Amino acid sequence: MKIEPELCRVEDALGILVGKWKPIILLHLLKEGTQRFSELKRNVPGITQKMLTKQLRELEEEDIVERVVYPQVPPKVEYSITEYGKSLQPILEAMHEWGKKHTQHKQEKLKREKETLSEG
Amino acid sequence: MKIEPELCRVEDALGILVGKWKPIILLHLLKEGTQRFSELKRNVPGITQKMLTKQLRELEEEDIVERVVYPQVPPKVEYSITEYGKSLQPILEAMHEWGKKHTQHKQEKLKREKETLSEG
DNA sequence: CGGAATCCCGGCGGATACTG
DNA sequence: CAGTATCCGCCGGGATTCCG
Repeated sequence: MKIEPELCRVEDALGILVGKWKPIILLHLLKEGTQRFSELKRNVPGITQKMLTKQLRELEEEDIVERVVYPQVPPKVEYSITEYGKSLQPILEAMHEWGKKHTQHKQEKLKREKETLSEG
Repeated sequence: MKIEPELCRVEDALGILVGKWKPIILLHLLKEGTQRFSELKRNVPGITQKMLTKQLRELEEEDIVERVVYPQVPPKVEYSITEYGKSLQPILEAMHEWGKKHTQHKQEKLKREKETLSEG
């Protein structure tokens, strides 16, 4: 372990990803590139306008996403991942891979516990 | 981007790390190996007994840390990272590295904003 | 269309006191 | 020593309404 706990910057990265909808928003922007507000809303099932706005604003504040407003009626606003934001991709992929294994791990654990229960 | 947003497991990994004290606890256990409850409490400045217990219990539930109770008076309880838990280490290191860069990025941004302010 | 404003609730996390 | 138990404030996030 090379990380000195006193100099730990894990939280700084964690803070960027924390937020109920942030990972899925980032994934969509990474996969499909630039998207309009309404497109994102459609692609992220269950999210409200308020939360979509809020999460995007927080990501924008950290320079992870870029927001472009077209001054027209009706309004048009496009969001995209910045070059800087793309540096998060390896972390997202690593977490996704670990998450897949962990989901499997938990299922196997559950199965073992059920068997132990029926034995006892 | 290889992750299909619909099959995203990023949250599963994220959930393990989320918790005000979890990363720092994990870092200490990874760096110093097995530690007693009181040692951890000493090593994690500011944490209360309640929170240390809670965070450790949550990590234990996910098989990330192991808890060993020695039946004696006064009590002795040791915590350590499981082999399975060690698979989180690369992610922690990646987040730490990204976090360091991001801290720097934000400082430079702040500096630019200050300069722009004094110019205008 | 893309928000902002308001109201509301559950749960995280802090402080403190008690216990085997 | 290593925990529980209790009380409480704060804030993330949901539902709804209004606006340019």
